[in-house]
Amino acid sequence: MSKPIIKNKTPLSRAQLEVMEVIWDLGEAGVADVTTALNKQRPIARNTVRTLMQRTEEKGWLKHRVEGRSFLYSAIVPREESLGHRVMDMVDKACGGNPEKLMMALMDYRGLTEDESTRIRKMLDDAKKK
Amino acid sequence: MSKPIIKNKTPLSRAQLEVMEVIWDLGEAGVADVTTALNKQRPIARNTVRTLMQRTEEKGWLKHRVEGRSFLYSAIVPREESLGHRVMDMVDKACGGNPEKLMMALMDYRGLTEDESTRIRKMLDDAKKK
DNA sequence: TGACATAAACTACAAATGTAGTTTGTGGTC
DNA sequence: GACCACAAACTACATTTGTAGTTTATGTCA
Repeated sequence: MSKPIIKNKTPLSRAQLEVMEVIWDLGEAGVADVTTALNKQRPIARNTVRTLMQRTEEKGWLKHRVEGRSFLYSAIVPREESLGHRVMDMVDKACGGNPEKLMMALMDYRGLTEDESTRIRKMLDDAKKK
Repeated sequence: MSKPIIKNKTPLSRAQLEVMEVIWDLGEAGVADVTTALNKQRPIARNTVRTLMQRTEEKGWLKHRVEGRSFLYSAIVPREESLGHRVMDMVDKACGGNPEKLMMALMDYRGLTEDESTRIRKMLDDAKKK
């Protein structure tokens, strides 16, 4: 338990979150890297990505340092924290505070393999034990 | 398993999703009902809600029927389906396809009570059994 | 029957978002 | 030294979103 409980960062738009996902994957990345990564999913111009990253930085989710003549961006907010908040939010808003409903949605819509199911059970056991 | 696999509905904005949550809670509701419900969370004008509901309907998430001189809105997309898609999406985009990470985020950030944990484990067991 | 209340319809508008072109600086290349 | 490529900076703009006022129609109550 006990999490870095907070952050009232302005929420990200969809495109901005896409950018964050790439940065979280790459660790530290320049505009070109992010553009390349995003282009594997959909066509998007370098300048567009530039703007997105700038705005995401203004919202306090990214920071950058200067490396030679380019910027290298990295995440300020860790992925786990963002994920944690979003999951909590879904439990609150869409599951009436009941986490079983979230699990149910996961099992129903995506399904779990034997392995995944086993590992999750183990996680629950371990947590309980402790 | 086997879900109504579908729907390429245009995605909802935050405010529009708020509206959907209320409708999902209430079942069928008029503008006034939704306004009242939303006002328990934040101040928002009736006309604003009206507009939101109209746009949400245009996107294909709501339908309405005329009852006397008012509209009664109801959801076209079931809550579970929307939830399912959103959960899958998070697993894909933010968890690299690994559902354990989602569970981990849930346990870490929100935490589970003994009971919740027990019930979830049971759900997993039952699913495996079948 | 006239004043009200109420609901939908129409209109408005600033801010945010998605998208990208143009300009400028600057370090290599011929 | 002229030119090119690339990165950042600046600018642009249509669309969507959040928010709500104004107008119109209509049932209701005194």
